[in-house]
Amino acid sequence: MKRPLREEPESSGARTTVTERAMQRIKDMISDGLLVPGQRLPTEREFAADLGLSRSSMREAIRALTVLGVLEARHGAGVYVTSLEPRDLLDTFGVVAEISRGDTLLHLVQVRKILEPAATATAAARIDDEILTLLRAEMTAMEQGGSAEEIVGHDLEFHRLIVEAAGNPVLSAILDGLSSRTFRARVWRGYRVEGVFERTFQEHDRIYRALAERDPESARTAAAIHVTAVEDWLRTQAEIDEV
Amino acid sequence: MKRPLREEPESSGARTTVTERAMQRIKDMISDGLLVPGQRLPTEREFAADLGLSRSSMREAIRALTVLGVLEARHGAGVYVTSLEPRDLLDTFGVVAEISRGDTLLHLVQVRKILEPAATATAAARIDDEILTLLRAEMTAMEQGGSAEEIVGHDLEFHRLIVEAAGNPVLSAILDGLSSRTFRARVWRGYRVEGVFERTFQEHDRIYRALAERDPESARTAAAIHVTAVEDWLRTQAEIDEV
DNA sequence: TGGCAGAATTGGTAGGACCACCGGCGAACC
DNA sequence: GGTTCGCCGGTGGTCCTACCAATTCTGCCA
Repeated sequence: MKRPLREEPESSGARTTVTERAMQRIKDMISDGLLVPGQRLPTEREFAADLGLSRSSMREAIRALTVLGVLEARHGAGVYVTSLEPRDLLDTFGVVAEISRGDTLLHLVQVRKILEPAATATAAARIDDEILTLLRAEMTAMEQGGSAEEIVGHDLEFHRLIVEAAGNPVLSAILDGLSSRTFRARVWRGYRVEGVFERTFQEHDRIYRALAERDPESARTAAAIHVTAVEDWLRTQAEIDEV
Repeated sequence: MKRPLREEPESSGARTTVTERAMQRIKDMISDGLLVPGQRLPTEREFAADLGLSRSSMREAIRALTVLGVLEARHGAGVYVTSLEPRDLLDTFGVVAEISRGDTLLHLVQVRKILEPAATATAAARIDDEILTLLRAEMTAMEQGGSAEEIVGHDLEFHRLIVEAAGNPVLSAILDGLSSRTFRARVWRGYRVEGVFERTFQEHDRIYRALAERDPESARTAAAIHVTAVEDWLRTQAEIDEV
């Protein structure tokens, strides 16, 4: 029973590491408004002393919150709170797609199959001519070809612009993460399957026309057809290589 | 180990820290199948020596991948690769909701408004009697009341069960993250608005009946109505307190 | 007045020391 | 003979110190 330095029973979750507690304290400071976007934190040495832990542990906490997109460390300048906007916080989403495989990849596309038609429909009601011009340019660039990487880049940008037009940053961030892996796969494998490229372009054209006509339901359908095609493509790829 | 330092100009992104490079190496090992779920990594000291960096930096990399749900460190036992399934990788999603506020909270619910009806519709086509029984139990428990925390817990579980029945782990993980914040807010604020509790129960009942009848479209509609109600509730809360 | 070199500041890396916890082996006990 | 318990090596967790590298500030000099 001789507990040397028993933690206070106040927070029952005493069974945790100091680094985790530090992360929680920092997150709480943000939730409570003590730390606001763009604000600079105390230096690592100072902050560690304030919270009563070593610089090493504090660094681990800061590193963890950095990869989560909450903090940003600038060498020689200090540690800052990010904008805390979805695009900062959700880029870890891409990590999931990066190391997923097998059925999980199909599940990722299936979620995209839900989100992308809805996003495209919303975009149809809000899109302006400027974005439409950009979309047209991406389509042209993609049609004219180039390296596989360039083509996929234009493909990616085409969809990104549309989703962005829907006006929901959370939605944009999620779909970015969901799509990245699929597109990366295309870079590596190319559009090997017969006629995939032509079909993709036709589908893009159909989406574009629906958007230009500000027709949400047509846009939804066109997007659904497109993502379903991507899903089918992914299935064939899964059969080709056992990974 | 021919090159102790001096990054190759090949990878233009040489402007990076050793910790980040270590994270990338580990992720690559997983992508390449050198590390599989459940496998144990070398000890921190050993692994650091292998990759040519200090234990401090290696620990930061491991800590970062731990919060991302990729690795799991067991004190005294070693570091292991997680199952790498969506529920492990996407619980960082909750962090986003945890520190978001203002418009971002609305954007979160709006994404949920897209996903949840789709998930509920899918569930209607796949759900079995066992799950329906569980849902019934949650509804009863919620109706009988208790602390705010308990009620919200049953509310949360009700939705979780439905989404799980849709059979897409990625979808489940995303919706878990999206919902957690809203429900936590409910715990704190209670169901203060007049009649919210009764209306919630009626909506749940409607969802339940649609599922029991295996009617996807009714289920979709019922879920949409429900989430929209949540969205409205959130708007009123946003007006009450300026946070 | 303006620009530039050096100093001070601050994050990044390294390495060592010690503590807390896990797991297995073997002695001790029933 | 079987079970229990304690010891001990291994491993992650924490702290510390020193030094490197990027940034920012300061103040001198032209």
